[in-house]
Amino acid sequence: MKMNTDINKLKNKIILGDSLKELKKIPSKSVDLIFADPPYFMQTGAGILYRIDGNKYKGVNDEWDKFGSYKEYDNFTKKWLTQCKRILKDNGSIWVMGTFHNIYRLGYIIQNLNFWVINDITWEKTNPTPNFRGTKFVNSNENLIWFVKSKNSKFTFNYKTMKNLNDNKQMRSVWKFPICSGKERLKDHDGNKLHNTQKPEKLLERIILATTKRNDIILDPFFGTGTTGAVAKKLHRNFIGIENNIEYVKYANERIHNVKSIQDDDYSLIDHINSKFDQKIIYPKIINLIKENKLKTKYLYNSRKEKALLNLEGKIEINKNEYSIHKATELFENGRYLNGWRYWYIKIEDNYILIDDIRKGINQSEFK
Amino acid sequence: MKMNTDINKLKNKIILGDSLKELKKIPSKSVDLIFADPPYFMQTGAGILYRIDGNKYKGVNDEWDKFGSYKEYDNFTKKWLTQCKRILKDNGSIWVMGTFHNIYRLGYIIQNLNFWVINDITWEKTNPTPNFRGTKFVNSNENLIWFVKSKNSKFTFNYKTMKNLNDNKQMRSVWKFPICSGKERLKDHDGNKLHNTQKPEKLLERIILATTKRNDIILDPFFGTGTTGAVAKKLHRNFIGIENNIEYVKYANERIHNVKSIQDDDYSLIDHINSKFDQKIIYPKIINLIKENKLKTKYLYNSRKEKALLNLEGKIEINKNEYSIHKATELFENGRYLNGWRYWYIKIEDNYILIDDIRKGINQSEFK
DNA sequence: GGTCTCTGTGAATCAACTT
DNA sequence: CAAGTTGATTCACAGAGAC
Repeated sequence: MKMNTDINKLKNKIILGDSLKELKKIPSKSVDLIFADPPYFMQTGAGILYRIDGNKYKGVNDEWDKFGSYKEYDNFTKKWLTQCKRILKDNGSIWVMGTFHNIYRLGYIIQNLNFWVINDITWEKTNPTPNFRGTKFVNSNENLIWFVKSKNSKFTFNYKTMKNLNDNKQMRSVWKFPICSGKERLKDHDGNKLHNTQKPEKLLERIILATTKRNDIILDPFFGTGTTGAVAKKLHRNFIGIENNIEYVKYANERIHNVKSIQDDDYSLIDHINSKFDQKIIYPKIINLIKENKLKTKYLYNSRKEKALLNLEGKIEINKNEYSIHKATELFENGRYLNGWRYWYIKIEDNYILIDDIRKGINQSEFK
Repeated sequence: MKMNTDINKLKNKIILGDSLKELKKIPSKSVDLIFADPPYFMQTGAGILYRIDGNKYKGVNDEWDKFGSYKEYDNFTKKWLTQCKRILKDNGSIWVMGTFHNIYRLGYIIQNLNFWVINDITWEKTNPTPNFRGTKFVNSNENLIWFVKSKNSKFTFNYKTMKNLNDNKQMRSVWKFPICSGKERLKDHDGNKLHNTQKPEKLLERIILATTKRNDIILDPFFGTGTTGAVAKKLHRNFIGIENNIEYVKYANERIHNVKSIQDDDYSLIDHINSKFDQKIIYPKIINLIKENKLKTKYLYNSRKEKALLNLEGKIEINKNEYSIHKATELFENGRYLNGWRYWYIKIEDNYILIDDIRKGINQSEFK
């Protein structure tokens, strides 16, 4: 088996072939994100693995045991996840998705392979298929697992981007939106749906925006009709897809070809917000205002109007020692560590103004 | 070890002792439902997590949640689940719950023990603990698995009860409601929370209403402060609890002692609705009386004489949204779901008449 | 008594960098 | 590598207290 030594040659290509076989050819520590929507195990009684869309998955035909073909599915899962661990960069992330049929197999094996789980996400479908016979609760969710290579991984999480996309509140682990339908849903030449389980682009958008940076490489070993590739291109990321079904590959290539990457302006609004206002810039700015004698004070005050000497390095001086504005709270509050931004005030003409408010004012007036 | 041969002697008692040891004493095929909220094996870091105001966050750091390894946790899980399989009646149901820390272990083992999964449920918390440091998505869900002894089990599912509780639409697999807090949350003598992970009664209510019949026996091997017992008593079911912590047992006994079972009238409305009479017939009849101008009102009133607009579909309109008479009580009673029939009044010439009484009148005069 | 403000808190695998 | 330093970070409720 020939190893591709240059990951760049695979960028933005769909590899036609068996997932496991092709994974083995990809260089180690070469991709930033892996998204995997693997075939799931349907107990057909015949011991055959099926994709969730009912197509046969070829390449596994082994023993049976007391666990039935769960064991077969587990072995398959271990193999491709082991390859993924090799291929992923040390600080990269992996996402897998599934339903109760397979998600426990996935999660169990992920944990046994010493991956480190960051979040479990519930995708709540707004328009699930009803339960026609009224025998159980409507299956209205699918589950995702976001995990990394080790506990010490420094993975990407675009916290502010997510917060911004959620009405300026922290994004949560339950995501609610519709299944893929309408124009987004690919049709074959007869007008029938091309793929039974095409994922909504919105799902991939959120995953990619949350856990990758611009120009990152995203691998999808079960590429299907190429939702991952389409969204990656749209958001200025690179993709690598592996797919065994030649018809899917054909449609996926055409689909991705037609995708337009978003404009830089739009892009900055959803993505760059993380780095736009670097708080570290703000504090020296306050100090400069003091230096330039625009804020006529040398002291910070707490709510009891106790004062502390502020030096031109932005430090609080107490008994000839320097402290950060945060650390200094410990000395004024009997060892209680508080956020200095919300503790200290500056006195301006008999008015006491929280330095956090000043910071925000600067942020608005001078950095936009 | 002595086996209790008569399950009736255990009914509505809390057994003080080790879960696994006590499970072994319970007769085979003797209970209708098992609800298990086992330790989650959280593996929190050694550090202290501070809130932004400098206070420490007090999470779960209990001895009962500590295990040496996944292997140890898995062995523990296999043992108690194996006992549960023996104890459960052939057509009984089991519910377990957890988070990503343990739910994959549970699901994997459940499937390996040849249980049959019916649904995976996501409990979406409306008010989860935020992520204090902005490091990942807010963990706002817990996961439940509902499963039975075999594929051929004829388990109880009160389909219409569930539908009725969900505005006459099929109940789905994502359940949204708050964590346990306020008066419901048990406090110790110092006013601190008694148990770090007390579950909301609403959660148990839904499980018990969905998957048991009146007078069924419900076993909870990790009884804690007795939420399962309290709700069982309230809904005219029997419970058996096992709990190792003597303080929890003391509080749980007192708690359950104070629970009043709901009145038969209310009970019939939430539970027997499956068969007693079809609400669809009765309710339109009231609407017709309004349409025909025999009931001269467009409003329903609660006992505080707050009014709600009733439209001709029989729905209550609030801010352009439609609600069932039951669902609307949540908005008037701070999230408390009540039986709308016994909550809303119609005003007739300065007299307020409960709509349930009107319904019964119709029922007697026109439908008998 | 009603309304507003302030405070407390919940199953958490919760940082990054320098010395 | 361990210890110390700097600095970034929260939402929905309930309940108490103020006005």
